[in-house]
Amino acid sequence: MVADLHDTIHGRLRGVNQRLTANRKAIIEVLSSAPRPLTIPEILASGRDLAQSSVYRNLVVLEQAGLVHRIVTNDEHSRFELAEDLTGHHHHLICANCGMVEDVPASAGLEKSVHSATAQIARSTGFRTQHHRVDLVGLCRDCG
Amino acid sequence: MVADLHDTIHGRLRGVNQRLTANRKAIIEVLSSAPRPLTIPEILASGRDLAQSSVYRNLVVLEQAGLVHRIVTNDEHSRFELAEDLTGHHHHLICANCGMVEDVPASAGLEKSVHSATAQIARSTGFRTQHHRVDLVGLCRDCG
DNA sequence: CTTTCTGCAAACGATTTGCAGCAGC
DNA sequence: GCTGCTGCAAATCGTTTGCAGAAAG
Repeated sequence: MVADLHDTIHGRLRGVNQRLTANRKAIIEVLSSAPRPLTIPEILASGRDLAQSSVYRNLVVLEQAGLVHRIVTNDEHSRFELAEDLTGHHHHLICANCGMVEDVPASAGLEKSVHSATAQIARSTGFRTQHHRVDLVGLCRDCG
Repeated sequence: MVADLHDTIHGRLRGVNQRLTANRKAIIEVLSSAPRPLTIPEILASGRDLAQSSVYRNLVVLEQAGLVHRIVTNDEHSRFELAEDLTGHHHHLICANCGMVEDVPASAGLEKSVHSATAQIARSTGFRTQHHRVDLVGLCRDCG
């Protein structure tokens, strides 16, 4: 984990009056070294000897601190990844067969279209968009 | 409920070897008369005297038949709506504060961008997209 | 030193399931 | 009439919570 990431984490936790603990560091490290969002069983299986309840509690805290983002799919477990401002904006490929979730970078053209659609919706409905989510659902290479 | 919708429902249920029952008709009617995806408590509260377990079971069947689509949010309950080929393609506005979900029609420009991004991803990753989901998360008029 | 976090185990609550009787076709 | 659906109540399982001791600041 690079130093400035460490500082960012510490700062954001302080921002919501939370401490930087060994467990929280460990969770962030596990997430930051994964190429895709992880479920809680996957985090528990990462060999860091974390208690299940602590992982659940800490993910709530990290989410409130804006460090971690929760992705809910039709799968049995929620998935977690580092917040986009730490990793870069991306979208998700979701396999309808095996539940796999993979990150893909957002293309500039698509982003532009989404933003103009967002602006249009704000005008017509008063909805104030904070962020968006684009998921492509289909079959991954293994299941296709 | 119009006649051809009724026939479509009957046909798709037959397609997965399922019967068209009074409960299933009732659920479809409730969903088709709502302007937004409904939770199971909302469906149960619709005054049609449905048993909770039957609603859960039938929504699974209707989803497999391709008649109903399940939306999972961070909210405590899943939400259900009629399949898009019965209602028209649309996206969702999700209120980060109160959990409300509202339908918005998909703009042509945005769709075009999503499709070209999809094609690009198929070429580079082998992922075969079946459909996509665009959610705008922010504050609804009431919570903003 | 004080406050917050941790781990354990028990509680919670949305969803699923077993079973006996009823309904679609 | 046979097969599959329904409703009830009990079971399941991901997630949350109470509590006493350990760690952050």
